[in-house]
Amino acid sequence: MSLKHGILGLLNYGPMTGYELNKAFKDSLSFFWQAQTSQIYRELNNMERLGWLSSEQVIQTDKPNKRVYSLTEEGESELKNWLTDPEADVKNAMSVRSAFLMRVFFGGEMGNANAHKMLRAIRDECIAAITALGRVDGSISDYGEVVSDINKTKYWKLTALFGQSYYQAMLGWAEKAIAVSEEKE
Amino acid sequence: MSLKHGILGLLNYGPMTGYELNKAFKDSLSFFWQAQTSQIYRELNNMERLGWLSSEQVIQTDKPNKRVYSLTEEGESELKNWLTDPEADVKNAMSVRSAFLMRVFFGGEMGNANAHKMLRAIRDECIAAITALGRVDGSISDYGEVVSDINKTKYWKLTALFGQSYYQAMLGWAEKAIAVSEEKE
DNA sequence: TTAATCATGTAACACGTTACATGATTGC
DNA sequence: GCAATCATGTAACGTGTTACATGATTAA
Repeated sequence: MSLKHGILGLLNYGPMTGYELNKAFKDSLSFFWQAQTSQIYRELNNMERLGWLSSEQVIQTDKPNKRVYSLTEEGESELKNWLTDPEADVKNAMSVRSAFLMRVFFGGEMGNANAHKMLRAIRDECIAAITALGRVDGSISDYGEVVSDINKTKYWKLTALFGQSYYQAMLGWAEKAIAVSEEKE
Repeated sequence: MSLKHGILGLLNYGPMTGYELNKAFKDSLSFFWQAQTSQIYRELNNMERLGWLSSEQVIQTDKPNKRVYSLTEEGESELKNWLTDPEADVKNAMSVRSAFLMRVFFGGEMGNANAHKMLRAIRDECIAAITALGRVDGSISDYGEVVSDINKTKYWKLTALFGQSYYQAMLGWAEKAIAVSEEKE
């Protein structure tokens, strides 16, 4: 259910079109939740049907027409409920789903040279990801000036910090894994 | 595509029924890939249609009948190809999708007391997960005696080690996040 | 001036989740 | 002997992914 609530959260900052939401999603939430353009449009329809959103068509002559969405009161209270739900299943929300660990698991079937190659690719990606995330903090601060709410950027930065810890841990693991995969068989 | 390949990987150890595969999945792969019973049965059908598997019905009188699946040659080579594919998109396979970070991101909207409560729940789950994973190594060794292939258990253990690093990093992050959420506003 | 890409979406299909079904078997 | 659960699945629906459509605008 996170896609719906991600959209609610973004629209809570102000009305937007599907196109703008898509960009906002990519700029902010996509580090920990990837959504396709098509998914966003579909969810907007569903959510309007649920009464969480209202929309209005804007005719444009220079560009294709567009449809601007805003939260209804139901939408706002749905967002608040989701955020503060004491029954929220934290454990389940934390679970890992990782395609690359599936390959690691069967590493014994691919020959050590291949396993080794894969692990080095993982290590390299970790390094790239850490570098990329190093720049996020600054760009959140920039955005924060617009939003001008320190309480928001505080939590935004925590998600970026999570990313750094995550890839740092993965990097450490990858180095160890490379060493293990090199042990005489 | 990891579900199909997880099934291929398990069937590579020997023929099994859907039911047995389901258990094997839960015992080994479910830490990093959760699959529902119904998904496994559906995929078995699909994979048989693809020619990756063959199956044979076994009539039982004491229990419901069952259908035993085995890899075909196409299935085996599909598995090998997937494992050794040099084009495999490591970066994409590493990406995070985390419902709880979505909630953290919008933490500013839920009031600090709620945010704080959520972060403590996360910390507690990390501790529980680390404790649980502490036991995995031993159970892999047990299983390893059956499989009696040190090269396999080596990679199995690496995935468990990943889990430990992951939850350890998340624990560290959660402690920091709790501190941040307590800062005077 | 034509190829790329931006801006705005839609459609079809693959995959994941939840709920249900039915006959043993085991524990109290 | 009755309730729980094991053993074997099926059906319906919700979410994610891939591919396509169409008219500006920009870069070579």
